Amino acid sequence: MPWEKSFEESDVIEQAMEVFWEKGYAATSISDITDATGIKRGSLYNAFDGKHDLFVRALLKYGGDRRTSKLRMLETVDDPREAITMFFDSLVKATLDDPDKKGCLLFNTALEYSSHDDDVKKLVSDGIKEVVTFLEGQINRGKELGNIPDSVDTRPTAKALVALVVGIRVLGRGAFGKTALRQVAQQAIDLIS
Amino acid sequence: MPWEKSFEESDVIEQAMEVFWEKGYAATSISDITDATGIKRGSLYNAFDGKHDLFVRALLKYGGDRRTSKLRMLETVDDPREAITMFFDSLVKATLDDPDKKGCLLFNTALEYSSHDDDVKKLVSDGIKEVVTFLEGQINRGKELGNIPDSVDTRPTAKALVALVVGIRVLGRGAFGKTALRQVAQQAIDLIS
DNA sequence: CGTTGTCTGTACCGATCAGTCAACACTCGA
DNA sequence: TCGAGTGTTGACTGATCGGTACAGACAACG
Repeated sequence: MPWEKSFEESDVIEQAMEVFWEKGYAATSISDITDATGIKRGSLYNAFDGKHDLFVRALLKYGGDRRTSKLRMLETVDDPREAITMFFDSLVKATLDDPDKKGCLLFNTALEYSSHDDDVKKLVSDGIKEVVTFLEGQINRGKELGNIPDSVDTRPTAKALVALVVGIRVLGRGAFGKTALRQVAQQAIDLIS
Repeated sequence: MPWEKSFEESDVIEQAMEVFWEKGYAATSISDITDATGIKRGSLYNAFDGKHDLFVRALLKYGGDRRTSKLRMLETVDDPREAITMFFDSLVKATLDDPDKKGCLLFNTALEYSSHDDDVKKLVSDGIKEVVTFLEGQINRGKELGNIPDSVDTRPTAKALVALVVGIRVLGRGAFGKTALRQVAQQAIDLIS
């Protein structure tokens, strides 16, 4: 058996993800990634199919590590209204805590790139659907438990909440400060009150 | 006096704006612009300072032609609640009518580029503030006239509405269809009801 | 008609891009 | 010990990037 790789693919994907996240797909060069990872050009092309392949894998990793696991965790919260509140709180917190103001890789991609590539478009679309489904589930659960009023229309409300999520993530990159973001999050909670 | 320009600067800016709008700043090359306008490279650099200068001018033109004039028009509507409704309706309509799904240049820029350049950052920030101010004004006017309830908290609500605007524009690029966008717009109106 | 000053068109610049390739390093089974 | 097979490396490719230089086209003056 031959020589083994000197790096973990998932580590490289993680670091590549950070670069794509910060700079965007178009503005990220392979050299940026080799600089960030320390992996040489040839090794990178030996392990991956190229820039696009790396980006897709980064998106998948982002989805699994950051989004899906977070939503699964929140689904274990007893009070669904509290779960949604926690969701928005963590969103605002993540936005405020990031000194680079990178926003959310999913939405950054939705704007920069989704109109150009079908693979990526689908990943973005699925990621957003996942959030909508989570919110719909929580709203329905809340209505069953009686701490979200029946007057709340589940599907339109879930979609509006996602739109607010997008707004928070985009405006959090610079246009809105702490107070404004918290106000928006509060308005989101008001939508299910 | 010497030879005059064979093109209108504002025409070139308009066409360059379309290219930037569709492809994003980083992904747009000078060749893309010369192709789209028919202007040769040298003439373009003779008339403008370069790619960045062209982009800033395109952003300014977008702001003036599309945003500011629209908001001024809506401010002449008697019923401020109706003005906000029309604002969201036209937003959804513009999003649905665009076959290229370009979204909004302002928000596209907010995500792709605002973290890299201070001039552009300010333009984006000011553009968003303009919309917030418009919405605050209409909400206050509606409260005075009595067709928006006093229980609506002007500033947080205006900010949430802008967040929904962003959401509609971003999600309208692919993730959300006609029904979903209209539902989100309706939820926006519900926020001031 | 010639001078003057601006605009046009294109060749060209160095830098950088994504991606390739062949020489070399290394491990392991035979 | 050596060949097979994989990983690493850095030089290299052709294309394209943003931007420049300059020769020629043109119009308004004298």
